[in-house]
Amino acid sequence: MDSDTSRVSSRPSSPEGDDLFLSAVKKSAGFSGAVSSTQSDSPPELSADMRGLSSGDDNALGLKMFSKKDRKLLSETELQSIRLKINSRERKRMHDLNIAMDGLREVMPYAHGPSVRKLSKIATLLLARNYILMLSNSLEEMKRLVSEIYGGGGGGGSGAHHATFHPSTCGTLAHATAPLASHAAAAAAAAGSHPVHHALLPPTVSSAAASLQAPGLSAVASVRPHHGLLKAPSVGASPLTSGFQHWGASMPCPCSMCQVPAPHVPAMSSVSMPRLASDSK
DNA sequence: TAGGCCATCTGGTCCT
DNA sequence: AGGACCAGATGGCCTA
Repeated sequence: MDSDTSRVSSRPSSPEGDDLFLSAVKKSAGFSGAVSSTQSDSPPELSADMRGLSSGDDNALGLKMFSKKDRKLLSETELQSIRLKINSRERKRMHDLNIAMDGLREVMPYAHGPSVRKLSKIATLLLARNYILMLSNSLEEMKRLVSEIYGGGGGGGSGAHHATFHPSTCGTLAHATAPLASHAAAAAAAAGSHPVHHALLPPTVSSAAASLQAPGLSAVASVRPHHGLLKAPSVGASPLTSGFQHWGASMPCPCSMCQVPAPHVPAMSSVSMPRLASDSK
């Protein structure tokens, strides 16, 4: 069920066994991996065929939990059913992981829609990380400002300031929590880039108006280079979720809170994600 | 066509 | 013993 919304037609993440099975059968012989079964448990005979297991090839089954002796005692069908059971568990585990990943995508300030390409797993994780960092910085900044305004009176009521400045337009959750990103995105949009790519840059980058040269950008913005996260070239219309409408086009938030450069936070280095960093083709 | 991303299978290791 | 977790391998689909 990790529906790859952008690839809906082609790859149902969740077990749609029939299609896979058919393709597997086509090439049947000599294969080892990806075939599958899919359905929570495919018929043993299918599994064996698809994997090209020759009869008696119990090594292929690799059931470490059984000694060779035990394996001899088990019938082939038993071994297969065990293998299927293990496979099924693993599949379920991965599906659960994908569900969790989808849940993470849902709470990300990122476009969700049929026309928007789904974030890859790695991109989701990187963006989530940066989003958390950004929110943390925003919170710290809000605390700081509140203490300034009220003479160090403490950290409560951080939302008051903002509400005062933005009675209407700034009421969105996103703005209240992610001002820095909003500006980064606005800047990026103004520059003709895809705002989405910059919305969750590490705070350091965000404060730098999402300069394409900014360090750390390579780690995130290049996750999905310019081909973008949109299937269709409808980039003009912001693919952002409602939470980020505020940045919209032309109204940079004037409040000081939104303009305070974010504290320096170590960005995802390209070292940690070399592949992504070099992915900016 | 190459590269990216993904699902699945598989075997190994660790934990309960 | 059995399950969870992990990583490698493999092949399919999609996009540039």
